Formats: sequence, structure tokens, C-alpha cells
Amino acid sequence: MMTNPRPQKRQSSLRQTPASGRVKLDQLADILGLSKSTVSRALNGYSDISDTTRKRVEATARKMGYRPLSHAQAIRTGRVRAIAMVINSWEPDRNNPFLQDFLAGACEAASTSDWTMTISTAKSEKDMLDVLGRLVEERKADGFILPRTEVDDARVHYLRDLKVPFILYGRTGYGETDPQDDISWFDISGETATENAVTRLAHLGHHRIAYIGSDPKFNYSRLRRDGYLQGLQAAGLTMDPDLVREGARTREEGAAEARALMQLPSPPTAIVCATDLAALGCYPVCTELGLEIGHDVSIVGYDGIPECQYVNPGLTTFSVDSRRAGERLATLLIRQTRGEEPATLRELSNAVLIARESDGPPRLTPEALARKINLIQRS
Amino acid sequence: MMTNPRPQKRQSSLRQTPASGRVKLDQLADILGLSKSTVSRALNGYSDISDTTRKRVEATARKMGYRPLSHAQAIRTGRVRAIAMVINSWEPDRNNPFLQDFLAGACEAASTSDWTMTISTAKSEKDMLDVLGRLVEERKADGFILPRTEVDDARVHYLRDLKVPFILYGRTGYGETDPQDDISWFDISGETATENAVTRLAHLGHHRIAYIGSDPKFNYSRLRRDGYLQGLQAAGLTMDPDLVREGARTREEGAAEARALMQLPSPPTAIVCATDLAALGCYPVCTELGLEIGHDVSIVGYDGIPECQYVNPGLTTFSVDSRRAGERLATLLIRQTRGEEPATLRELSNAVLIARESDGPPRLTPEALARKINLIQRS
DNA sequence: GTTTGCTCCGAAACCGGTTTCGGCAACGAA
DNA sequence: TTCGTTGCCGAAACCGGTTTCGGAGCAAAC
Repeated sequence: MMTNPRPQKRQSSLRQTPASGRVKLDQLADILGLSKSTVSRALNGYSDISDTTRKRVEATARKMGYRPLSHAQAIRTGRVRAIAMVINSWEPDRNNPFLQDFLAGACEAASTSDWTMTISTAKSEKDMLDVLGRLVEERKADGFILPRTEVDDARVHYLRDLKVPFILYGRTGYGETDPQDDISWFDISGETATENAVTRLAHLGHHRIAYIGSDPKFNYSRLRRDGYLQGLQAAGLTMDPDLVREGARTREEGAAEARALMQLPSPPTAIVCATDLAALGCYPVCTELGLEIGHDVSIVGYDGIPECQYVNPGLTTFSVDSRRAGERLATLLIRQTRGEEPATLRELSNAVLIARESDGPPRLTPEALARKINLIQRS
Repeated sequence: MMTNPRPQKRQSSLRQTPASGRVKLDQLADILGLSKSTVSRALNGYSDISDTTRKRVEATARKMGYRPLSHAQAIRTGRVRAIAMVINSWEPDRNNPFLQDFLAGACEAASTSDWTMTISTAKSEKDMLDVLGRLVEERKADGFILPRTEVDDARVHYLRDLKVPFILYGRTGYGETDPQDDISWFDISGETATENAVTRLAHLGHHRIAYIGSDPKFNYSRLRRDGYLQGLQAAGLTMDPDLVREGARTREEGAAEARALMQLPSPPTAIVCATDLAALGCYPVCTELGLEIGHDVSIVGYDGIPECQYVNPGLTTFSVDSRRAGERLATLLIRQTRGEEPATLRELSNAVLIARESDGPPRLTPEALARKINLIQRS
């Protein structure tokens, strides 16, 4: 006879098999004839366990396929063995064909340390900090990868104040006097690429070389512009402010800048672009003006998106290895969460030139080019 | 005086602030003057808590910003409030510009239920099951989204045996007698799209309409082919086996199929493609053969990748809303983990036609087209 | 006035690990 | 021999929640 009505949940939940076949620490300890505290410490590399015991424990743990539940560990340690990344979903240039490669690199690196990767997306700049805050507060990750770093990046200030480990994909604080010793990052040296692009074009005989940058709020955009300026100087060319454009985040905005450049009294014979999208935006403009890319106008891009090889003519560009970037960022971040100094966890890599047919020696002088353009436009 | 040497870890770990400012269940209970068991049950909707108390608990919990640690809950409940997705990193057509949108949809849906999304990647078909197994065993997720479902999908068998909730992006078991009642899925009806494509082309006056499919191991490829066949039948056209190609996973493979089609004695005047990539692969082939796309040959794609609008002429295609797909999949999956019947969690949506300039009324008969092609090739 | 039954809540066990603390044995020095 | 170390391990507390179980209080029924 039942006297007490058992309370029940409102929403009934089918009872899942709760980690059915798993080997637990208790069982492992039983089999080894040790206490679970000893087994735990053996597995975690404490120094008060004899070498022979440790070996024995490790061997049977491996044989029995024991894997600790990360959330069971987390409750005591506070560490969940996971890294997180929050992705923008509002930027106009958010379509990133490399996201999959990047994630593959990051996940693979995480996996080898038995970590996992959790991702989230943010709908706006403000939402970004909210999402980060939620992940931090609920302790969903031990560290963060911050992609698309801005010159003055709110996420950096936020996470630094919270003392949560993070790593930048890119650098930040352009031109700041504060050296920011305590931030780790991985980056591809875009400035080296754009400098090399200018050098390459100068060698081909170009004298008027333009630059189309991306949104200047992003640090990479300024760095690539710096590289461009550096390249000009190295080639002994003078900088013409008219030829330095910025803010082209999309194909369309790239097209707008290209149009403005080509309508100059003395148009450039070559354009270095901070992104492939901007470079591809130049294509229809050139076609429209009757200019042959690679001869009348040379174009060099940056990123190495797949589309570069399918346009006509193929776009010469600097290709970024996204997979490796993800892999490096994840490993460096994990090392940071394990206590290594952020300042020592920095790496700079290079993009590799993929030469195609969109650049070559100039066929016309800027003046002749201007005449040709005027002619076409009048008709 | 210290007599016992304190043992220490091998690798020193900087002590992180362990969830410093968080409000814990204990504190909340103290403030409310209740026991923590009562508070817990109030928040989890147990029926043995009075309504007034529940309201009071919920109100202060919200006011104090209390959020339970999901890994602390998980240790007892076995549920981590997370869904996972494992992505291929080995397929040749892995570059998915929509991954970001898809993830945005899925993450947003997860967030609204206070869930998170963990992702991982697999390097090979075999690795896929290993990765899934690890995630299941370590209980990193309560359910899985399986993208790119194959006709006979190993992941389905694997997870079904383990009784782990999952949902398909796509359907599976093409032509199987087993109805597979117990599987939930979300899909876009590709067959409707290809059928509509054929109908559209037939209305424009085409009689010889070809089809270029993707890898037949994927269920969607067969379904889209079925839609094509259905469309032919509806238009009263007879099916010519020569015009039904399959296996084009990349642009290059699409190009190969297009070339084979156009070299037929009686070439098609229109091509329906299972993917935009295959359709874009047809472009250079047509150019090479001197055929004007949209007049000599009509082409219709499927997917709606951004590039469609930038090629010349713009590619008519059926556009898939990846963001919505991610959103639906995540919500349905979460509902499934809460106990709803998988069979009731199915949704079929439609792709939307984006008409551009790559299709139009046929300018030549197949015979005239063949003559034109022969002429160009001979020169 | 009991008994019964129901509503609502608290004490305590529990989940699967980690970490603290103390104790036992062995060993070297006094 | 005795004492202080040292090496190695077990008992128990602990992390932050969830769930079980029992019981107090009260109203209705007998």
C-alpha cells in the first residue's frame, strides 16, 4: 500500500542508458586492487605514486579503455578540457570557405590532447560579449580562440579582465604603445605578403601600384597596408594617397574602389588587394572598362579562396593555410591553459604566393591607360 | 614544523580562479531560506513544489543570474545539454560556404534552450565512427546531427545500436523496404527542385534535357535524379540513358560530364545539375565549345552558393536556406533528447528558385547544336 | 478524536571523479 | 635502540548539482 505519492517531473524524460558500458574509476581501482584515489593520482601524474604502480595503472587503464568523464573531472577541477570559438554571423563578408578547414585543424589538435571544441555564434557586436560571458560563466570552455581581431578589440578587454585564457587569430593593438606582453596569438604575416606583392609588381615594371584594403577596424587590414607602403619604399616608388583605398569588405565594395581608381586622371596599372573578394570585385569593373586583366591592369589578391583558380584570368594571390592556423591556435591555446606564459605562445607564419595570370608587365603607361578608359566610357 | 612532504603534480598548473563570481545553488537556497533540494526541484519543474514557492525561486534565480553548471548537472543526470556534429574533412567537395550559416542557425537554436554545440572533424570514413564513439563514450553530447547522409549510412547503424539520439540532415535508406520509422530528419526536397527545373525547361521549349548528378552514395543525389525523371515524365518527355550522368562531386568532374554530354551525336540543349559546383563546371566547357550559356545551352544548378551570382551569365539555381536548416535540426534534435518520438520529428522544406540568365528558350535543335560543336572542334 | 490522505519541504545519499590529510613501513642518522 | 625522514598509499572530504526518502502539517473522512 502506497501512502506517499512520489513526485514526478512535469516533462517525462525517457531514461537514457546512463553511460552503460563505460569503465569507471571505481571498477578500475577494484581490478587493480588499489584505492580510487591512488588510481586517480597515478593517472594524473602525481609524484607520490611509485613508478611501478603508475606503469601498472596506466597499462590496465589503457587495456580496459578507461576514459575519465570530463564533466565529472570538471566539477572538482573547474576545467572541462574544451576550447571554444565564437563566430560572427552578422558581418557582410562572413562567408568563409575555409571555416571547415580551420575547424578541422583546430579539432584535430584538440583531439590529440583529448580535448573538444565547442562553438557558438553571435548575432551582433554586443551579442558577442554576451555569448562569451555565458560560455565563461557556465564554464563551457577553458579557453577561447578569437578570430578576426580588431585594432581595439572588445573581446580582448573583456576576457583579459575575467582572466580567462584566450588566443588571437591575428594580432591586435595596431600602433599601440602598450606592448601587450600578456597576449598570445598566431598570425599569418599579411604585411610580408603585400610587401612581396608590391615588389613583384615593381619588378614587372609597374610604377603606379594601388592598394585596396579591407575594413580598417580589423588589424590585418592596417598591417597589409603597411606592407604595401613598405613595398613601395623598398622599390623606390613614391606613395600617392589617391592610390590607397580602404574599406572594401565585399566584392561590391571592391568593385566600387576599383572603379574609383580607374577613373583617376592617372590610373594605376596594378592593384594589390587585401582580400581575394576585393580583387574579384575588380574583375567585372575591368571587363566593363574594356581592360584586359594581367595586361592592361595587374591584380594581386590575398587569402587563396578556391574561386581564384576558376575566374578568368586566374587570380594571382597569397594563399593562407587555414587548416594549419586552426591547428596551431588550438595547440598554443591548450598549452596556455596548462600554465605556459601567454607571451611565449606566439607564432607568425607566411602566406604562399600562387602565381596565376592576373598580373604581368604593364602594357600601357598610366596616361595611355587613362586615354583608353576615356575612350571606352565615351562610347 | 612540516613532517609530511606534500605530494605535487608533475606539471604545475597555475590555479585559475574557479568560477569566481558565480551564484551557486547553495547560496540561492540560503537567500531564499529553502533547502537546496527544494530549490533544485523548483527549478526543474517537479510537481511537489507549491506554485508560490516555484515562482519565488524562479524570480530570485533570474534576478541573481543563477545558471547551473551543465557539467555539474551532467554528473548525476548523464545529460550535458549539448549537441554535437562531426564534419568530414576528407571529401573532395568539402568546401561549404554555408557552414557558417548552418552553424549560426544551429547554435542559435541551441542557445535559446541554453544548450551548446560541440563540433569535431573526422579524417576518414573509419575515423568518423571512432570520433563519434569517443564523443558518445565521454558523453560530450546528448545527441548528434548527421550531415550528408548516405544511402546506407554507417553512422546511423552505429548510433542506433548505441541508442544515442541523432537526426539526419537529409534522408537515408533510398529504396529500402524497411520504413525506418524510428529516425528523425530534416531535409530540403531536392527532388521537388529538380522536377521543377525540368518542368521549367520543358516549358521553355527544351526536349533534350540532361542531368548531372553527384556521388550516388549520397541519398540526395538519387532523390534529385528521381525528381529529374519525374519531371521528364510530367512533361511527356522520354528518358534517354545517355543524358543521365552521375558522380560529379567537383567542378572538374562536372566539366567532364558536360564534355561527354555535348559530344553526344544528339547533345542536350539543357542540363539540370544536382549541385552548383557541377553546374559551374559546365561553364568553361561551354566556353571552350563556343556555346553561349542561356541560349545554346541552358544550365540550372542547385544549392545557391554565392558564386552563382558572380559568374557570367548568372546561374539559375535552387537556393537552400542553410541557416534555417541548422536551426530546425538543432531544435528537433533537442526535442528528441527530451523524449519526443523520433518518428514525429521530421520536416521537409523546399529550395527556392533563383532565376538568372543561364537558362532560356533553346536557340538550336539538338542536331544544329551538334553541327555547331563539330564545327568549332574541327577548327 | 482518530485515521487517512495529500501537499510541501528538508536531510541525506548519490553521481564520478579530484584533492587533502594522515598513517604505515622502511630506512638512515644519532 | 630511537628518532626523524621519506616513499607510498588509503580514507574521507569535496566539487555542485540531482534524486530519494521520509516526515511535518493540515484538511477531510470516519
